[in-house]
Amino acid sequence: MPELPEVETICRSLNKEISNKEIYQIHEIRNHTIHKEHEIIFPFTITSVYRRAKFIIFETSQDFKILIHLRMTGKLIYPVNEEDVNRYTRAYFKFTDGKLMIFDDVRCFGTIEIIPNQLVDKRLNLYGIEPFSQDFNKTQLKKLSSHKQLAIKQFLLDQKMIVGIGNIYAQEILFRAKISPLRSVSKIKMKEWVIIVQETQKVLEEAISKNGTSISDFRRIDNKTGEFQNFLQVYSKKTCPLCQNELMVIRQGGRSTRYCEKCQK
DNA sequence: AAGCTTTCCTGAACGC
DNA sequence: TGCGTTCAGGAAAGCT
Repeated sequence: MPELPEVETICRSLNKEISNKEIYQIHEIRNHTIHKEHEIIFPFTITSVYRRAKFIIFETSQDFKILIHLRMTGKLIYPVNEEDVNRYTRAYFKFTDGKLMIFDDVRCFGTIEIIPNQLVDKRLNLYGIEPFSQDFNKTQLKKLSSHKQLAIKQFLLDQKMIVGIGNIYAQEILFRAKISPLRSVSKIKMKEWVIIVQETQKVLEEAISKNGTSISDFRRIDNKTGEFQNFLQVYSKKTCPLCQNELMVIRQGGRSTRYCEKCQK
């Protein structure tokens, strides 16, 4: 499931590969994949590719941007041939140089949004703090969480608060910070927020350097897996890497959480 | 209004 | 063996 490091990995590769390339066709294979809020005049050029929250954003030579969200099983693969179009391909992009990029998505949760430039900020303002921004600090986090009645794990997953963290990294961050996922977020101390900030940035940075985590579906644009799954400490593990105790498995907000009762307080 | 639950979807894994 | 059930989960909508 693509979270910040996986989306960042894709954006960096795509920015290198398709910046300044011209698209002459976008084809939607499955209805409801593309949400079009602006007309496109073909061809147009992709001027850059960047990330905000878990969105892959194509900046274009025209007055719109393309926002792609992979949700859980979405993939963008480039370059491919016509025969790579498969039963899970929901849309594809054709470049004037003959190259093809496919958007595959087994579970059909992913979306492609064509949004006029003037509405992009409004669309993205729904989302919270970027973990690598100045605003991601103990003071802001304390302020956002002080009157909230929910567990720290669920706070970390809330994209309106902090962006980019999903179920894998939320568990890894709390394990590294030695904080129980069940702790009420309003009771996290300043000292602990400092650790959460540090561990969040560290784990996301490490994961980006390993090209993301491929647990099941995530693939880089060349269809290769990332490597950070080899460095996970609690996600989908049975025992604690520190004390060898059996990890607890609980459900929070419909999501599974693993943690060590002994090491995380 | 905040914080729950449900919904979308389909393949894999599980249980009888 | 095979069929039915459960699970996985990001984010938005619906509900209390």
